[in-house]
Amino acid sequence: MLIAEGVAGPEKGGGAGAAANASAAAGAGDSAIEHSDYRAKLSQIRQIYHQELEKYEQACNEFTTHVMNLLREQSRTRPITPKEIERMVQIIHKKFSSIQMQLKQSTCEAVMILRSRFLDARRRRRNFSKQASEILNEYFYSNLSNPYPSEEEKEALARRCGITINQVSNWFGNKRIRYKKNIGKAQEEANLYAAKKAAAGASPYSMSGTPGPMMSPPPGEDSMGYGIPGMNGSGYSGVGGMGYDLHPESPDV
DNA sequence: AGTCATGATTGCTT
DNA sequence: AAGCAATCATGACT
Repeated sequence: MLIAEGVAGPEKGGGAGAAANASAAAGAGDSAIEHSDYRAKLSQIRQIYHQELEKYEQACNEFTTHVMNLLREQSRTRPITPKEIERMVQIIHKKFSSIQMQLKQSTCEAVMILRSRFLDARRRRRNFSKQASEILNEYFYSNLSNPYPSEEEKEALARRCGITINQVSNWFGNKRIRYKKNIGKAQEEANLYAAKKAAAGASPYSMSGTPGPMMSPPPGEDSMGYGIPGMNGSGYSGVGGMGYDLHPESPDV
């Protein structure tokens, strides 16, 4: 277990390898920040583990020599066989190795806790920053008739929000279903963002440094009859049928 | 403590 | 493979 996590076993550059791993994961694009954080904590555990291990080893050696000295002193008054000395040393080593086992065990526990904290994403759930939600909502309500960002758009949104593409997908999945479930309540929010969009100008969600969207331009709130193949193809009957449409005037505001 | 909001996961459908 | 629906688990607010 410890070896598998890189805690025990060869030192392998004292965390440099772990850092390289973390950056490699960052390049892969999934969970860069969490992963590097996890790695950092892990290497911290490893550091402590090795420190303690060394300390125990040192103490063991010191104690052994101390006992040897005592035995030597005693050998003046009574005969002491080498066998006896060896046995003594063995006993000491046994004791210390059992202490080291305990250290290993507690380190193992620490790693387990770390894993459960970091690897179980539900546990580490954090709300997105206000800015990130703003960006996502802006996109969502600006594209209410087709709130399905392409891979490229997802990536762009992820970058802007400082989250992963997966998180963007999750967010849109949740948003779509929750919007649909409670259109009445979401209407307020929709109007709010519609107003915000109108105030901000043409495209508040388009970013500065990236190539323009290769999708069709954002349609009007309730524009129908768009021949978007992706939409017609899916189970969703688009705006008219299922209601991602935003009616201009809400019934109760 | 209770409740709601919300991000993530799971299982199923298309 | 992507998305939906249900559900879990946590955070924030009361």
